[in-house]
Amino acid sequence: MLSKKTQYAFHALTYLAENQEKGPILISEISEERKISLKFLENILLELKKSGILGSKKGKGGGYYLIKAPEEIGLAKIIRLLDGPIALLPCVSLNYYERCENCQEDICGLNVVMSEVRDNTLKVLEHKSLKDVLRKH
Amino acid sequence: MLSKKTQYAFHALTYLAENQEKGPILISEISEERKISLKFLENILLELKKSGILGSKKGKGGGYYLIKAPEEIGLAKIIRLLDGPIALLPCVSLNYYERCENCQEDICGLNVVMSEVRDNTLKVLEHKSLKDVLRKH
DNA sequence: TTATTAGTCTATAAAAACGGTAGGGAATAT
DNA sequence: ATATTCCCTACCGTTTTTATAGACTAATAA
Repeated sequence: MLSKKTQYAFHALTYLAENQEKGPILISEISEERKISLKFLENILLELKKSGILGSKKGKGGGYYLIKAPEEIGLAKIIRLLDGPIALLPCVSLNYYERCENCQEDICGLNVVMSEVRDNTLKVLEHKSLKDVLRKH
Repeated sequence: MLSKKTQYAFHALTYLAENQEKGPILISEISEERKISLKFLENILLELKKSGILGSKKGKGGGYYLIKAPEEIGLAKIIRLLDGPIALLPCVSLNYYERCENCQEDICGLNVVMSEVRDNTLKVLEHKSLKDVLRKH
């Protein structure tokens, strides 16, 4: 399951996308609108900024804003950023690969199946963007 | 990612499947062969027994054994048993559904995408069995 | 019937992850 | 200068994960 952190990130990002025309948005506004603890949200937005998904502006009239268009922000990237690997096993992770102890990959059948699961998952997550996840009005 | 518990369960189950003809297998044998802490493995096997996947026999000549044929033991069931939900969000889980707080499902775009991810994952996990995961010799 | 073998059960505990909080610092607009 | 707003570091409490310990019960063989 996705952590609260990632779920909150999606909430915040969709809010920013839906209000892009308003310019920089206050953390506190997102916090209130989407019912997320202010200080926790601060950390999340900062993390998203550091990895180049968001921009920010300090002082009056400041806030956070999307740097790229919603359709250019892939869901897989956001999940990996906040939650780590998408794969179900370290030995089939594309971005966080680790060798399994006590298990030879060349004869391990789990490896094959879990690679297939990973591919099926990524087929969705890598081709869907923030735009696909906005509120339907 | 799958927990160690679930990973160990797969190790143990495949070992049992690969040595089915030997009759009941000792916990200690599985523990040694697959390098799993004995006492931890005990708990896992007991859990698998309680949910009807394994049988056991006490005393000399005892041990654990598969109750059903490997091809009848689905991977999704094992994962759900030890790890809980397969879905990425509670609100799209088939077996562990929970309503999302602060989020109306009918207008939530995440809901739609994550349902799709779930379906793609289950397409693999529900149609593959223990047999598909045995060591390739 | 007794010793041995093996699974069963309950409790405990260390370590890591999760979810959140506190409080000052730094930049910016006015 | 000062109010505003994000930036940064550290910390904290709870839950989950990953085990470990030890006593107990059941089956079997001799």
